[in-house]
This record gives sequence, structure tokens and C-alpha cells, in this order.
Amino acid sequence: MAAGASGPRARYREQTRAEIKQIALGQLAEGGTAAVALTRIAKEVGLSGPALYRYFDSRDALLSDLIRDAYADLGAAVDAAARAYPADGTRRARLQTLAAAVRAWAVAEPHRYLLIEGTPVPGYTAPPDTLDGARAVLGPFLACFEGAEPAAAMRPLVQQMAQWAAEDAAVGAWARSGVGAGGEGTALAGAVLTWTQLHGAVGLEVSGQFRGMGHDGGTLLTVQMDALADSFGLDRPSQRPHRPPVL
Amino acid sequence: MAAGASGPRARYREQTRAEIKQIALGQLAEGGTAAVALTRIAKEVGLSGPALYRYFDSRDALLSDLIRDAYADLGAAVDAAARAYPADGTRRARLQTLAAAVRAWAVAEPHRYLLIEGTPVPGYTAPPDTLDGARAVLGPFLACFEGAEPAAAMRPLVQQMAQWAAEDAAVGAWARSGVGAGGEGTALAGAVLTWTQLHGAVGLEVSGQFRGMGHDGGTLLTVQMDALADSFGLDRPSQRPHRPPVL
DNA sequence: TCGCTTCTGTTAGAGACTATAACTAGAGGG
DNA sequence: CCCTCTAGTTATAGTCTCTAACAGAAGCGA
Repeated sequence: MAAGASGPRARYREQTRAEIKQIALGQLAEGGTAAVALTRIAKEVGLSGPALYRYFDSRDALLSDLIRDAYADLGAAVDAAARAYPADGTRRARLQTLAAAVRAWAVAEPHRYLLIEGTPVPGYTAPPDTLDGARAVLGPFLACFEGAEPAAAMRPLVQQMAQWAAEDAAVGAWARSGVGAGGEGTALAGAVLTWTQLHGAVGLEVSGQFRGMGHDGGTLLTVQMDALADSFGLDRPSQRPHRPPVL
Repeated sequence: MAAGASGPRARYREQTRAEIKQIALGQLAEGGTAAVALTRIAKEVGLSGPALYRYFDSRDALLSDLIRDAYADLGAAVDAAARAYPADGTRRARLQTLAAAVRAWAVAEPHRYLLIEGTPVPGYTAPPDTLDGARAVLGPFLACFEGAEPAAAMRPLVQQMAQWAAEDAAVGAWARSGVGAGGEGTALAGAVLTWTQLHGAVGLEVSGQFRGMGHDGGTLLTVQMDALADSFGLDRPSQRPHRPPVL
């Protein structure tokens, strides 16, 4: 819908914007957020300095666009994983699959993941779409908690989430999009916990803080998700042969 | 040892350095890492521009110092909580207490916490003391897992950690400083999981990504730590009345 | 006490970057 | 076919990091 492309001019404009963003991504990959400089982008794209301001209001606007794209991309990856997951699979395995999809995307594009989940340090500009983006990524996780039976330890959070779903109609509807009515609190609690643990595990791994430690990020995440599945009583743990995934 | 203070000159130097750091902390609190500017610090401290380079080699050096201090401070807070915790208390409650101490520090000084756990975006300069700092913060958590009996889901991670402790003598000794011999893998796994989940929960809360969601950070962290304690078989869950902590 | 050394501070300036202002040429649309 | 709006230009202001060259003063040993 955003296309529009009312004429050849708009088309060319979109093309230039895309080129700018691509070069920005390159700089991001090389030196992090701080390395994204409009002047250098301009030089590389063959324009001169201020011309870029025809395409992006400011450096922050460009970064916000990159964040938006990254969220969309990650969301698509999770969505694809959810779509590919067999309908008759266990909820536990679904949770593992989706979590692994997030991690795989993050490991493949560390800089973009840091852009998303990173602390809003650069210009302290909290992009407002962050919430929507996170919600889109998290959506497919809701269904993992269909009919879950959370352990006692989970109760306080489940209660708070149920109340939230009751007070905010949009949130309630969103939660019900993943699980049947009545399970909103559980599903929201599960999704938020998943998000939090993903943020912790993947964020630390991607930012290199696990280097030199005796474990690999995949195992850590698998273990965490497994424990989370236990906490929500997802399926039977049954017999889990524990060979760590070969990364 | 670091004192030295061989003369009045060194004393004055230390004083000026402290003043610079304090002003930098103020700027950090107002606008994040990006807002810390040497020129403005100089203006505020009554010096002129390049004079600051007599006290810090570069802007990054100043930030590294702030990071070092923050780690030390957080470590001290955790240590104090550990020291204040009764020797005959349960390991589960100890875990909750230490985790709450970390969160309390982070909530009280969000900018400094973000400086620590934040992604290395600004200059992409990974300060090498990060590892030591994290280890100091994590140390007191080791003892929470004394004699723990990890659930099946934890096994892969425990195994990896045990191997790590076996291969790296220093790590093994560190782990044994918290728990008796034989429990290294379990303790390390517990500590790393705690760190990861703390990072996730506290980082998201402090960076404001929970705003507008129907839960409070304290409950989320409590629930997570409780589930973690379950996963490691710490004490008896017994009867937990679940009133959420009033924040 | 004298004089050397070292430390602390200064101004000047190079270089990178964001962003605005004023202006120009040309492409599209009515 | 002309008029307008757009995409580009150069010039410029202002901020920031960091280096260079230099000046004054405090400390220290003989």
C-alpha cells in the first residue's frame, strides 16, 4: 500500500532511498550505529552532502527506517518459521523452532539485531514503531502457549497479563489471535517471557559477551526455552536425548 | 594499591578526574552516551577544551572509566546484598534477593546500567574489563546453586559448563569459590542463566520497552528467578502466596 | 636556595560530521 | 507548452574530537 509510485519520479525516489539504506547498512555492519554518516553515504552514492536530506529528514530518520526494516525482516523470518512448522507438531517444539529462527536471524545479521534490540543510546530517539515491530515478531509465539498450564511460579505474571488483556481491548484481541479465549493471560505471559529471555540470550551472544565462555549460544537458548516450556507445562518433556545442537 | 597519591599533585589530579567523571555522569543521565561531550564537560568544569586530554586519553577512555566504575558499583551492591543475606536463608530466597539487588541498582541508575549492559554501539570499543566486571557481579550468585539439582532440561548447559570449568583452571577455581567441588558445572550454568535472564528482564525494563505493558518489572524478574530456582531444584517451592511485590 | 624537569594549562587549527540557506537546472504534469 | 515542483548544487554555521606548539608554575633533587 505504501507503494503509491504515482509516477516515474516517485519510483526513482524510492530507488535512491533504497540505495542510501543499503550503503547505510554496509556502514552499520562495519562499525556499528556510530559509523553511519550521511556525508560518507553521500560520497559513496555519488551525491554531495546535503542532497541526502531530500531523501531523509535527518540521520535519525534514516536510522529509524533501518530499524523499521529490521523489525519487518525479523518478523517475516519468524512468520516464515511459524508457517513452515507442521500444524500437528508439539507446542514445545514450535517454541524451540521460533526461538531458533530469531536467533538464526540475529546471528546472521548481528548489526541489524543490535539496531533493534540495542539500547537506545545513539540519539536517544525512541522510535515509536518499536512497539508494533516487537508485537509483530512476538505474535507467532502466542500460539505456542495454547492451552498451557503455567506452573505456580508463573501465576503472578499470568494474573497481571490477564488483567492487562482485560483492560486493553486491542491487546486482548491480539492475544486471542494466538490462543482461544480464556488463555490470554497465559499466552501474553509466555510471549513476554520468551521475548525477555530471547533478548537476554541472543543480545548477549550477538554483542560478543559470551566469547571466551565455555558454552555456545544455541545450547543456552535451547535450554532456556526448554525450561520455559516446562514452566508452562507444554507437552511432555518425555525422553530428551541431550546432544547439544552443532552450531 | 591504585591510590599511590605520591604527592599533592597526584591528589589534585585525582580530584579533577573525579569532577570530570561526575559531570560526565550528569550528561549521561540527561541524554545517554551520545550526550557525553568533552568540550561541554570542559566548559562546565571551567577548563578549556583540550585540557581534558591531560586527564583522559580520549572520550572513549573516559567512557571506559565510567563503565569500570559502574561495574564496581553494581558489584558492590550485589556484594552488600549477599553479605546482608542471612547465612541460614534458603538458596531460593538468596537468588531472589541478589537479583532484586541488581534490578534495584539498575532502576535507580538507568543510564549507568545501560552503559554497562548496553550494546557496544558508541565507538564499538569493547572495554576489556567488561569480563572481569561481569564476573565480579556474578560471583555472589554462584553460591545460590550450592548443591542444586538441575532439571533434565538444564543438562546440556551444565555439561558444557562443567567442561569449561575443567579446561580453564581459573574458571574452575572461581566456580569452586562459590560452591563445593563437583558442583562447578551446575553453579556456572546457574550463574550464566541468571545473568542472561537479568540482562533480558532488567535491560528491557530500564530501556523503557515495557512501558505500556500490563506488568511491572519486579514481578517479571521475580517470576523468572522463581522458575529458574525451580529448574535447579532449589529448596522446596512450598506454598508461595503470590502477591506481586509492590514497587 | 637554585635550577631542572615535569605537569597543567593555554590558544590555534585540522578534520569529520549534522544540518540549514539560497540558488539552479531540468523533468513532469496540466 | 509553460509553470511548478523536485533533485541537485555550493556556501556556511555550528558542534565535536583530537593534535600541535607553546607558556607558566609547581615540585624535587642537589
